[in-house]
Amino acid sequence: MGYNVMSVTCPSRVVLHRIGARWTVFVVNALEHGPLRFTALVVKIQGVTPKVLTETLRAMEEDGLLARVDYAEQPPRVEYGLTDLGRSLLIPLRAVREWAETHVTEILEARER
Amino acid sequence: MGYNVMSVTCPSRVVLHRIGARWTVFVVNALEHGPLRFTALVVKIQGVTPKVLTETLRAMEEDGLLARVDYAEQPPRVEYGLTDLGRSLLIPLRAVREWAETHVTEILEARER
DNA sequence: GTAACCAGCTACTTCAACGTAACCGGAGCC
DNA sequence: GGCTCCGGTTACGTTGAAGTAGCTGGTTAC
Repeated sequence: MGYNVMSVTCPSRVVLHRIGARWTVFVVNALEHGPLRFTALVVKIQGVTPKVLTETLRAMEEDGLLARVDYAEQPPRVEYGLTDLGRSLLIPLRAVREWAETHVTEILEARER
Repeated sequence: MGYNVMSVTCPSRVVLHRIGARWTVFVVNALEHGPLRFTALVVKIQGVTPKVLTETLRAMEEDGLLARVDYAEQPPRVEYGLTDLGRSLLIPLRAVREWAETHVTEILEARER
């Protein structure tokens, strides 16, 4: 450990920022049960555009969360899968997703008032 | 349950968006051990400006994560504390924070390449 | 021949989040 | 009178993430 998130200089903030990025959570969850192709991801993660998905995937690849495998075939086949690091992220993110799904009604109720 | 985060119409997305907001995670973690005053929060959460903190607190209050108690004294005393709902969010967020603190070096190493 | 599929890329635009700086009113302190 | 503390507010400017639209090039299916 040795890091304190409350400090401005803490590198964990950068990491949290990446995790907080709009689509990272969805990509990780979508790849939970194994690698998927680009188009499959676009279909599965409703609402994401190809451009933004590409950006998200590139960023996650750069952070070592994702492995991109290009089979160099015709027609193109590219698969995206989680690395060990990415898979380890599944655990905390699953907790967050479950919390969101469980408490969403309470929050929507609170907003009504 | 009954919700699927991958659906565009899923309200959990709104919730995830709020959680993903830059400072929500920090506020929740900062209030882990009990209520704090506005100035104390500004000091504890390094890098946050009064304006943005106000916005974050208002939003969290609206979502029922936070309770704002104004003691109507002079000089003003206002305390912010987590509600039961906010406290329940601590559990998944703590997991995320711990993941970030544990794996930050791996990510920074991956970025070097 | 033409139409769709795959995995994107590029240029352009939009918009909300975030940050900066200054200010407020009442109280107390010196 | 002037300064600080408290809990903000307001106006303004910036930025970067996200969205829109159209294109590519090779391949297979109709």
